[in-house]
Amino acid sequence: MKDVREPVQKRSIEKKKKILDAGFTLFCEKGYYKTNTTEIAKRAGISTGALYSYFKDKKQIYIAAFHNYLVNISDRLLDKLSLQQPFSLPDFVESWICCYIDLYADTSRALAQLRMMISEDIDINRHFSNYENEYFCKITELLTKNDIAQDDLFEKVYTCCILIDALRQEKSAFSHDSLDFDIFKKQVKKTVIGLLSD
Amino acid sequence: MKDVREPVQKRSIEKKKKILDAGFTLFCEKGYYKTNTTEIAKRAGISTGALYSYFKDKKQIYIAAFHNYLVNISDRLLDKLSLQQPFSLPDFVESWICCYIDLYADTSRALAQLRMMISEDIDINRHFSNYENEYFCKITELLTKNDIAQDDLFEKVYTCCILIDALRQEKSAFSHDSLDFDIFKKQVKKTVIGLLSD
Amino acid sequence: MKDVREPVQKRSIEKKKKILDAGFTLFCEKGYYKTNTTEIAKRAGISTGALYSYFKDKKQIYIAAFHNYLVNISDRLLDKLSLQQPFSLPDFVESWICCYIDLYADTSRALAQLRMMISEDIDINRHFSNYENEYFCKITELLTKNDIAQDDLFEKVYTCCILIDALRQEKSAFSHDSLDFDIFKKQVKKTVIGLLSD
Amino acid sequence: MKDVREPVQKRSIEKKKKILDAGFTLFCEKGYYKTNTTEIAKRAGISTGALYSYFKDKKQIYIAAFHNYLVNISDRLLDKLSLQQPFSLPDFVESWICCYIDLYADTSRALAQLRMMISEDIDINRHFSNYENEYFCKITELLTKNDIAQDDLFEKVYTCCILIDALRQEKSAFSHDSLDFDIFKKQVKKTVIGLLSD
DNA sequence: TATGAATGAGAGTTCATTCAT
DNA sequence: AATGAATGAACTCTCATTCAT
Repeated sequence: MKDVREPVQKRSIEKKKKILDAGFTLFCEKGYYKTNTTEIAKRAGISTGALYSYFKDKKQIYIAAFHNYLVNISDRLLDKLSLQQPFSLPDFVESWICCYIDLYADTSRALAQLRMMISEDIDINRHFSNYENEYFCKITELLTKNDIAQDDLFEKVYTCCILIDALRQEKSAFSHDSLDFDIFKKQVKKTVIGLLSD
Repeated sequence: MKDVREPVQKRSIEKKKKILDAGFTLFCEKGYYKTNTTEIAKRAGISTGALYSYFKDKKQIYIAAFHNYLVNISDRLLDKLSLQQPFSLPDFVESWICCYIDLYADTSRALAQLRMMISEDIDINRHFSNYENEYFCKITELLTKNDIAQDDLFEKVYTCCILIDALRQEKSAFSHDSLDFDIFKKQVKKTVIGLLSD
Repeated sequence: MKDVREPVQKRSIEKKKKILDAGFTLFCEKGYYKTNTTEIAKRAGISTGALYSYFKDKKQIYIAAFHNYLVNISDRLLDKLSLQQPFSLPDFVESWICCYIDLYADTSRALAQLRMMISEDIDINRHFSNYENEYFCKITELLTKNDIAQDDLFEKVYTCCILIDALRQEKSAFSHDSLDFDIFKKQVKKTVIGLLSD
Repeated sequence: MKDVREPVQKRSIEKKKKILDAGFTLFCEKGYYKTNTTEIAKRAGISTGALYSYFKDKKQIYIAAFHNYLVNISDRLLDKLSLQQPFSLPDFVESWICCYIDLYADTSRALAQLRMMISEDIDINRHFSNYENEYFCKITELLTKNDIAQDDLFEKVYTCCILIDALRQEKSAFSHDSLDFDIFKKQVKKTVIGLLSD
């Protein structure tokens, strides 16, 4: 039996989506361990049995829900960043930062959980280990296309991603009292531009 | 009843320490949710009943164990960094990076979990929310003492901490295949020095 | 509604046969309780709904499948034993033993299960209680026809059947390490001949 | 963790015994698959949790309960058979048959189930595969001590055991209408004596 | 004070059967 | 007549916490 059923009929596809939505919402609200399958099924408006005909187990729901979410977000981010014409590095970085923060605004906690799940569970690890790499590569490509080609670009992009993600965290959940967000943002922006222009 | 008993007698203090050691080890190995209190008690060499006379519940063990650990590590880090005389920024940064990575080498997974626990649980959040702030402040002070005093130093230090922590992560657990660690480290070091020297 | 539908159309008859074959195979492989109806339907190449239009429930499939099997086997056994002309008791017994063991070779486990099901479930008990009787009677008749007529022949035949079935068990599944099969067989044969020749 | 806890304290030993008694009764009444752990715990007068602190899982309860039962019965049988002094083969056989039937009188169904479980489950198989052998050996020894020493005695004893067990079955559960129990018994006795006196 | 057996609600998952399509 | 998605009660097993000893 497969881990996840791939429905073809419209109604089934909708139902699977409902499970994923319900799961994603609950996993974000309460975390993986405090969310139970009965609750996911109830919120999705189906029976527990039906839930298990779409997904082999709770873990597969988690994986599929976060997979969808991440793909969706990063597609939207990359779409927006690709549109920038003519290309200007400062504008690009400003866009990148703002879009990134906006897109992940509501799910900061969920991302912390995902990071833990990735480190705790071998299946989840396997599923998501390549995901981030792809995102870094796509950003790198985008920059190369726009003539930002340098030595060690991949590592530089990675460093930028780390900083922008720190901004997101600071913005949405773990704000540190003594930290001034706008100053922090200004610095991140400056550092990112610095990294990518030399 | 208090959440955590503060023992005065020597034997009690030892017992409490044993619980914290056992708990820390298990939480690191298997994560909070897959560790059970019976196992902690067994590994600590005491009864479950005794365990509950020292800590109100499982969560308090988690908090106390990680509190001790983090205080211990950051004290050791700050001690080492304070020793540097005469002060040279490049040496300081090199030290900082190496000590930080070394000290957290064995508990990378545990930190990912802690971050999740902080975002998931209100009590844990309250306990640890100020912890990072203090660490940033102490580093900032140390730099100020050594005449690295600038505008927005706190935000700069924060940015540096983010980058160094990213290095730790890359080193110990979530390594990205396409990323060259040494190049990444070189860039982080350069960026950190850049931030702190202007 | 009847427990089992008796189809008239050719296609229906084939479908019913497919269900019984699939059921029999699975019941033998995994036992009654570990076989589920969905799996039977899938292996039979029909829908679960269709399955339930042929059989009232899972138990009826079990009964019908094993009924067919047992009738088939004992018919084949009796056919073979009837052919022996001219009749010689030692040859008859040798044939009986060999055919019996051969015919049941693949389904030794299934017979243990059937025996349990008969003792556990009232419906199954009712269905099969007369089955063995008929087999004993037919053997008895066959012997009578060939002038092996004595007092208490039915009881003697029963005793022989027990011994031959013990041989089958020993041969195929529950072999006892310390037991020499050939010696055991020799003894059974001798005993059976002894019983039937008075 | 061990499969079965070996309690030392009196109260624990009693509790374990209660679980085994409850389990044995229910397994005999309803069979392994239709008996649930909650019911066993309830009948034993304890919580489900407590049950699982004595036995790793349902299967271990089954194994332990039937193990105890079989050992108990065969010990009692062998004790009785050992007492016979002076030894007389016909008396010995008469004793054997009567004791055997009496001792197993109430649990005929349970034995059919056990046989199925042995063939269906690898752990149960392992546990009980040696059990029968030991029983055959002890009977063989007993006969040897009393000067019934012949070629192929083990195989002969086995044959006798099969026949006596068939008597038990006939007596207690699967009675065949056309079979006269007393005649059948007379024949078994005669055959057994014949086998053992050569 | 210390023990560790006991609790029992609640977890994830299965599956015989039904019924809208 | 045929489908197979859906049901939901029932299953086995876990574990934070308590409390009689």
